[in-house]
Amino acid sequence: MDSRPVSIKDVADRAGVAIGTVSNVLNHPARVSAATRERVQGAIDALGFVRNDAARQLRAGQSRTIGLIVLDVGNPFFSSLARAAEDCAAENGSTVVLGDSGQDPEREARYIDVFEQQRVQGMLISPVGDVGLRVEALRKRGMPVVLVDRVDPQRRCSSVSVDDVAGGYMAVKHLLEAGRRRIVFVGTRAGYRQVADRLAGARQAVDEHDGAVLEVVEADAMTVLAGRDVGEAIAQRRPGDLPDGIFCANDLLAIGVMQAVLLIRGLRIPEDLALIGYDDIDFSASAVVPLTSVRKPTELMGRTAVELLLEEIEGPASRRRQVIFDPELVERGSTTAPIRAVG
Amino acid sequence: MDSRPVSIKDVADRAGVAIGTVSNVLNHPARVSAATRERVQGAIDALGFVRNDAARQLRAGQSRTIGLIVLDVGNPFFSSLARAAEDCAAENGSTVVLGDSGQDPEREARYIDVFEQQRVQGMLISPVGDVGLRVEALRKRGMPVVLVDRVDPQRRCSSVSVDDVAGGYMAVKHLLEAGRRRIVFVGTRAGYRQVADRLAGARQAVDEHDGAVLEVVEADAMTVLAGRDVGEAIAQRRPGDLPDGIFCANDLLAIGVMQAVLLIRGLRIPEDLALIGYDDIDFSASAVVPLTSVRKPTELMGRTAVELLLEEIEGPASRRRQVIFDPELVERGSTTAPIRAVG
DNA sequence: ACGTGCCAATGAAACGATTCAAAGGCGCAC
DNA sequence: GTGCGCCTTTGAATCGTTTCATTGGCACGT
Repeated sequence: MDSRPVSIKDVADRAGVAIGTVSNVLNHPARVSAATRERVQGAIDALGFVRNDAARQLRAGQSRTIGLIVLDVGNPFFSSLARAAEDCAAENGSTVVLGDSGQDPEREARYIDVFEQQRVQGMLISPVGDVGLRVEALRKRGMPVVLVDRVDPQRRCSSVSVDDVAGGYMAVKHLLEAGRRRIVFVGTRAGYRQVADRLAGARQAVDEHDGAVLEVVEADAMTVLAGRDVGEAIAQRRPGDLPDGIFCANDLLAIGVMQAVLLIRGLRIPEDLALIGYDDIDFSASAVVPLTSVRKPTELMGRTAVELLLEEIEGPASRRRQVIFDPELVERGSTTAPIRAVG
Repeated sequence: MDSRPVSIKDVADRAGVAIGTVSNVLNHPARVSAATRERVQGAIDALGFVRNDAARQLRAGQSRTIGLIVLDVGNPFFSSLARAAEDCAAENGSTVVLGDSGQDPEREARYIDVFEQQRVQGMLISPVGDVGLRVEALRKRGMPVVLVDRVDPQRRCSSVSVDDVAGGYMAVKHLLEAGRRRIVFVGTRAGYRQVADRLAGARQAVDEHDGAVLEVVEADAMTVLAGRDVGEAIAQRRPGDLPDGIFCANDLLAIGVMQAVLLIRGLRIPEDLALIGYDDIDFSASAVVPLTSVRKPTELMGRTAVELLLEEIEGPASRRRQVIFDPELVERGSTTAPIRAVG
């Protein structure tokens, strides 16, 4: 029945031409006369020929795929970045294949190996933990690599990332411009660099503003539940001790705070208390009071990562570049009085 | 400098052995004496040799990768399914590479082409729209395919999916068992098969129960906002017309309903009104009142899909199987009175 | 009629691995 | 000392494609 896959030779035989001619139809149609081209195409269709990419690549020495390894495909940041990267790659005749490391160094290593063995054109990696030896070894063997959402402190490879200090700054600046003065930052003790950066930016904004004060509150985790605990504690303060603006290190915390503040004290948001989150997760727009947030320019990052990679593929001599984007503020009802209060 | 990639021949030369010996070290270490093996391994490490998968595959005629094409990597269902599939594949010595069709038939087609050209062992596909000609063509050429989250009505290939009728049934059954009788189903007019199935299950449960009534309410979309509109309308009814249990076709609708119901009328959930959603999205557990929901057995589906595929790869003669899973009920505070009311 | 160009098509070499039949080396038994 | 068998290693064939130097054929100008 279904003996073995159809090869270019089978096509050549059926069309009554040489192997090379079939190859030309596939790769340089202009070199082949219209009649022959049609005949060959007919044979291809009739036989259901599919080019063997392994052989093509072996001969050509180059593939047309880019490997993308992310920390968590479930994270909207990465999935949307992947989408953008795919689009950009497609425009350049390449295809992105995705590997999910799930924050597991072993899985990351496995994908790196697989992709390297497949001789992908290059890789986009959001590395687990430190930019490891693995990446350095890759680069040494001439594999183009661009880091995503992380910079290489040693500038060995290009990268795209986001300036979280700027993000923290713009969040708090926004609160200050809305007339808030008693600002609370909700973060975690755990030493996430990103949280620390956001706090640094927040502090900077407060320092620049006479009469503004910043208080730092630590949550147990970066979750809605932890945010709710923080919110309860804050909502139970005496009126004089209440802040008038809260900046949370991520949206989950902010949503938790919102739930507690609205339900326990019946405070009004944003009138009594302005609230701002970070990351702009899908749900933020649908919170009871739509949440103002700070968003990474995901699509831009995905496209830029692919562009940097292609740049390096085409001109390996090109200088490594660290592209750092500013995030953008997404204003919603939790900091801006709505036209009509929802609900 | 970095002339061209290191080949097996370079390794052989450096180690002073034949090419075949290096290949044996890689693939059949037992056939090689310990001394030689070490010497070859040393050369591999020194040169940074990475096997060229294209050549290997060309000769072997088979790869060790499985292609997975999903509708949306951002959707937690798919990302978690992908994770499980990867794990299962890894246990069997294969690797999953992911393609995101983003519901776009063109992108789907492109990934199918790329994967077929790469001669993946097989594909797992959650197809866009109908199970197209594409899949049939694939199968005709001997490519193993397993459908994910959709059955093939013509039984041409195996599939894993979920029984949404059963899901709807168990959701409403749960409400009935909690003593609710005036049930509202919130869905959409748009003819999603899945929504229709859930409603069918709901109806079945109500029909089996004397004295229970089911009312169907149509939302404009499957979003939080649309749910909020529905919730407002329901909350403003006269007390006698209020339902005591609401089953929403997905969690977003349910969360919208919850927001409206809690805020406008100050109804208590679940005391006055029990509420149940569908899909068990991440956020449901963190809603103001944690939302009872119906969950697909994602991990199980991912693993099963890979197993079906491997089965077919090993024994192409094996019968196609349509595996249909029952979803599971996740009970939370929105239908079960909590020990301590939150907030 | 003959040379000149040009376009189309050919066929063999090459890519880098795996595989397998055959050769080589060594020890052991007779 | 010779033969046998086993284990290790070798080297050539092979996979399916691309590439490129070469050939074949045809029209045109002289």
